Amino acid sequence: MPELPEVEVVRAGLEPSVTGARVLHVHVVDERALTRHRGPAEDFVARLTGRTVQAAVRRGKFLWMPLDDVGAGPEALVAHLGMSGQILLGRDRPAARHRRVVLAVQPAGRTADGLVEPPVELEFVDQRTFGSMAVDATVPTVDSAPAGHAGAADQADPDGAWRRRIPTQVSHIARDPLDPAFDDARFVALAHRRHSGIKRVLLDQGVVSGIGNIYADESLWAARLHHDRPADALSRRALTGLLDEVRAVLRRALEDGGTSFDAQYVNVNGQSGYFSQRLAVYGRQGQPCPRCGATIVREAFMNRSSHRCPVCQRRPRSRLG
DNA sequence: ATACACGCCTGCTGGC
DNA sequence: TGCCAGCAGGCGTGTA
Repeated sequence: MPELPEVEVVRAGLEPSVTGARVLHVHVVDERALTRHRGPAEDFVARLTGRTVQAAVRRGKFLWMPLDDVGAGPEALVAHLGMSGQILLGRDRPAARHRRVVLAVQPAGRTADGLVEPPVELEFVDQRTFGSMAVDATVPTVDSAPAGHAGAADQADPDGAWRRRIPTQVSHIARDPLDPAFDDARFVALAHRRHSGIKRVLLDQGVVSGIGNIYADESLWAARLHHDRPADALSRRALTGLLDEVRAVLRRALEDGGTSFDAQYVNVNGQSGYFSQRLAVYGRQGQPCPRCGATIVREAFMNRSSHRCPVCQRRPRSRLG
């Protein structure tokens, strides 16, 4: 479930079950799911088993769970869903077809009767294995702000030691546009340094994170910008206006539980979101633009595709190579 | 520094 | 019916 809204749905679903939970057992079904982990599968299992998860944090499309410090330095369990990853929670559920890693965790909470909750299985499922997990060291954030979105912990535990630390392999990822510490001026400055199409800039996770092909196309349509408009020629006002549209699109998608075209993109309970019904251009080639009625087109772009309204989003005069 | 191609995988769809 | 090309929501690396 790739883009920000879908990853946030997963993060929010994990939060209640994993916060304070202890990892009882780790089973690596397919080692290809550990390509982000620096070390063999046994090392991953050894580092994770017995640890306590402190929170579920997200920046852009990266998800991580800070672990209690057992003396080897602060670490976190990092997960990236890639193109087809899912994280499912459950008890005694039949094994999913493409399960790659399974964690048995002991939740910290009690049932309504005050009883200890039974262990929960956390399954990392990934058809195409572009996603992966890792146990990674964390480092302080460069701007000293909280590293990412942590849900209820943002209020409940704002000063936790884990709060301002980020996994090493996520440290090059820019903040996402829904992050209170996102720096609009920095975004404008970086965009003005790029003589490339604005869509490339939106997709560059080092400039702004969380946006993938769907939400890039939707945001550009909302802002009436063609994807090849050179970023360095866009006014500051156009760029901040685009950021506003990006935020609006991401927030609406979050309200709808994310975008699902099929069973690949689901929350921790295996359920789909509904934002696909509200898409204006993505996947709607041949259908009318919701704003002007012109026919939506699909074009090749960066080994994938772009969708746009040919009237609302006119091609710039000089195309970029 | 930036821009681009490519590899990493599985599964589905559409055309022949 | 079978086969094959093309396509799918992402990231990291290597090369110019």
